[in-house]
Amino acid sequence: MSHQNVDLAGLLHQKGYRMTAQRQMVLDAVCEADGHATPEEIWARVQEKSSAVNRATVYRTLKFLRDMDLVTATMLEDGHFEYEIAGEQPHHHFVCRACDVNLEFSDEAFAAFVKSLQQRYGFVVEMSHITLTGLCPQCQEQTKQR
Amino acid sequence: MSHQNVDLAGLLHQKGYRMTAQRQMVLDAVCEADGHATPEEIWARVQEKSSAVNRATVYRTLKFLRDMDLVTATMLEDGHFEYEIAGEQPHHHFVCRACDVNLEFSDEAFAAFVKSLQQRYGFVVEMSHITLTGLCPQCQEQTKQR
DNA sequence: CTACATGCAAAGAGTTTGCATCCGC
DNA sequence: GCGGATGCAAACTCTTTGCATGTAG
Repeated sequence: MSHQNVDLAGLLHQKGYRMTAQRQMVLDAVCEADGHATPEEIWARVQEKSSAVNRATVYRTLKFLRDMDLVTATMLEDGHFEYEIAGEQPHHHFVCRACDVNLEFSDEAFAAFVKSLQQRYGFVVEMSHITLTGLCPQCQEQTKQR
Repeated sequence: MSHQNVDLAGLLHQKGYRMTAQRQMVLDAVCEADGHATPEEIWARVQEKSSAVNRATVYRTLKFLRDMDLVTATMLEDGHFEYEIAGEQPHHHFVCRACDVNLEFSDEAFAAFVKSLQQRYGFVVEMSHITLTGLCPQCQEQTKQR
């Protein structure tokens, strides 16, 4: 969302990289995913536009865009990556283990947690994005009923 | 540590499973790892005792022991598993991105975080063990010096 | 025209699975 | 002896890499 503003070409040129159609398509695909997307989902989305784009290019480009701070990568509990557009309000995700619903929550609670750790132990947590798992409200209800 | 107390054979029998040398060796290996260990490390440790034990058996046994609540599995940021003995004081881990030092921190701060999320969003986080990354105090110092 | 970027295919790590054999109970 | 557990090898997924070719600047 709202990456239209990003002058990708100019930004890359500044840093000495080149603008290519693939990079634009991958960035667009991450945006359209609206939330998070796995490399595979992004690849599928890119293929709709240009079926010649290679998987490896998508992986390489995602890492590249991450280095450019245009997207962020998250390692899920199941060991898979998810990417999303960077620069939004800091927030985190919660995945329900029962229904797989994906909820967002603001950074406030996590920031407080990080701060308490810093005060108590001295280490600075540098994770801008975390994903927690558990039971969502709906599935908690269903569990009770059984 | 302190798994010697665990009556593995009896526990398995109660649940209708069998006691085998492999299961004992894997459990021992996780204990000896004293902290965390990857499946590969555990496999190597088991092999020292009995070189005939298969990788697949180690993987299967680790999952099995996790289902028995004897060990816990954690997905690291780099996408690899780590196992450790369950039943200790709940705690979490912090890995320094610079020096890879592995620090523990108590569950108190995390529990407070989880509680605040539950109150605010309704979902119940069920992760008994998390791993955070960032900079440890020492590496923070070194970064300043540069 | 000169690097950087891509496509292709192949490798690679980590993990899982099918199936015959083995062995705990 | 029965059925769960193991060994073996092969498959599987996700991701990375080497190299020739293509293309942006």
